[in-house]
Amino acid sequence: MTPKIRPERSEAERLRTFARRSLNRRGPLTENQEQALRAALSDMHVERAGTELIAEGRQLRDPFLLADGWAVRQRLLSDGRRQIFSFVLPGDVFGFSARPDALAFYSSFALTHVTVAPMPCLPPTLQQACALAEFAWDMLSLEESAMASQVVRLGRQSAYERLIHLLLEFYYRLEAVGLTQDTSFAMPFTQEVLSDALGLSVVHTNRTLQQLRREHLIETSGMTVRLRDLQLLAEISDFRMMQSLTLQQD
Amino acid sequence: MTPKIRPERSEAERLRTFARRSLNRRGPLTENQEQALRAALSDMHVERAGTELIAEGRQLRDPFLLADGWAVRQRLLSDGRRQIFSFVLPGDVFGFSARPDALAFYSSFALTHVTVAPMPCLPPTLQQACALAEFAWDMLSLEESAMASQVVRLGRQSAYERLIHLLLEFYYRLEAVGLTQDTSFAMPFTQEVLSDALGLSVVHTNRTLQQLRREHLIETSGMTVRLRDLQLLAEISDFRMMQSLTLQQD
DNA sequence: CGAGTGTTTGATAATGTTCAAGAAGCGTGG
DNA sequence: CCACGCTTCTTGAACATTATCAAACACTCG
Repeated sequence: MTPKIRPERSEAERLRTFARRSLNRRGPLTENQEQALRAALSDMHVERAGTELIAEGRQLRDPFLLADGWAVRQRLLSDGRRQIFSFVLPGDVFGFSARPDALAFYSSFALTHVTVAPMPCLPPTLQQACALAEFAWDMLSLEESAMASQVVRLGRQSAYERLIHLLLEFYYRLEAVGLTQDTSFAMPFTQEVLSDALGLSVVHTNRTLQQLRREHLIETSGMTVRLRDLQLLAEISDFRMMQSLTLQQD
Repeated sequence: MTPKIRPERSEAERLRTFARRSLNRRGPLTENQEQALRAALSDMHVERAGTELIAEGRQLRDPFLLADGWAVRQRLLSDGRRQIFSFVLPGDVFGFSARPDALAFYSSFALTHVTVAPMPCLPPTLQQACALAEFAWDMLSLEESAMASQVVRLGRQSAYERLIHLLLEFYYRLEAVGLTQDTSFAMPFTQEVLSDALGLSVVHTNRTLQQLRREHLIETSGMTVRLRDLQLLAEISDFRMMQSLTLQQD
C-alpha cells in the first residue's frame, strides 16, 4: 500500500469549501454530520488519471466524494472496446447504492487527476429524512436519470444531436456546482473519451465537433468549450433538464 | 373510470400460482406477507396492448406485478421517435423505486394484453431483511443491470451483436421464471418493438433477423424464437449473465 | 373477400468507420 | 531555448453499416 498523495495545502482548503457547499445543496447538515464531514474531508487524497477507482463487480460499500477532477463509469468489452455510461463531476458522490450488498455494474475510472474523499458519513440506510440523505438520493436519482438520457442519445439520436445533448448535460451539471463561467466550461479530456461516451469513432466525433464550430453553435479553445445558444442547442437535441438538477435549484 | 376487466377464472388461478412462485424466488414469505399477497392477487386486472401503465414523470408510488404479458419502459422523443429502455417480463414487479418521492424517468407501456396486480404489500422502505424485500431489491437490481446492458449494446455493438445480446437477455430472464421450452420462447410483439429497443430501423432489424436465421443461429416460427447455440451466441455478443439472475438461482 | 397491419425485398442515400498520414500541441531532458 | 518523442487532433479517401423510401407480399380478422 503506497502512502496516499495529499492535495497541496491551499488547494485542499479550496476543495474542502467547495465540497462542503456541494453537500449542502439540500440544506444545512446537522452538527453531527458537519463533524463527520470535516473528518472525511480531512482525508482527501489524489489519484492519477487512469486509475480505476472502483472495479466492476466489487461490492459498493464506501461512498466517495469527487472533490476535484473528472471520472467516468465505464465498462470494457472483451475485445477492448470501451463504453462510458456516465460522468462523475466535481461535487458528485459515487460508489454507493441504496441496495444492500450491491455490486458495481461498471467500474469507476479517473479521467484526470482526481481528488476524492471517503464519505462514510453518508446515511447508510438512506432512510432518515435529513438534508444529507436527500442529497444522497439526489445523487442516485441523477445517476439514473443520466443513464436514461444516455440510452436515448445512443439509441435514437444522430451523432450531431448526441454531442450537443451531452454538452448540455455537462453545462447544466457544472453550472449547478458553480463550475461554469458564463456559458463556458472546462472539458479536461480527449475526444476519445467523448467518443466512448457517445458510441462514435474518434474521427467522427472530431468531424462533428468541427461542424458545431463551423455553425457557431460552440466555440472551443484548448479544453474549454463555450455553448453559444443554449436555447437553440436544447431544441436541436431535444434536451430536457434533468429532474434532479431542477430540484437542487429550489 | 371504466370497470376493470378481470382475467377469466381458470386463467386467473394459473396466473396467481405463477405470481406466487415468482415472488417466492428469494424464499418463503411470512404469514402476513402471504395474506397481503393473496389480497393483492385477487385484484388482478387486464389492460389492453398499447395502454400506458405508468406515465413518464408520474410519482412512483404503487408497485405492480406483471402476472402476464409483456411491457416496456420507454420514452417518446418530441419528433415521434421512440426509445425502449428495458422490458418488463411476466413475474417482474415494476413501477416502484427505493427513492422517496421518486418520479418515473420513463413511461411503462403494455406491449401485449397484460395482467397486472397492484402490490401494496411490497415492503415500503425496503429496509427490512426478508425474502420479499430481497425480491424487491432483485427487481431494482435487474432494472439497473439491464439498463447498463442496454447502453453497451447501443453504444458499442453492431446491429448483429445487439440483436443476439437482447435475445439472450430474454432467454435467460424467461428461463428464470419458467417461461421457456427448451431454448425457445415466445416473443409476442412486432419487429418494430425490437427496433425501438435496439436503436435500429425496422427494415434493418428484419434483415438482421434473416441473417441469424440463414446462419442457423436462431429459428423462428410465428412469434416464438429458438436459440440454437447459447454458447456461441453468448460469445458473439459478449453476453454476461446478469447478476440478479444468477442470484435467483441459489 | 377486403382492410389493415406486419414482414420482406430492392434500390438508393445518408451516416459513420477504418486506415493512413500529416500537423499541432505538450512535456521532458539536454 | 531547442530538439525530441509522444499524444492528440485533423484530413482525405475508401469502405461498411444502417437508414429511407417504395412497393410487394403475407397474415389475420371481421
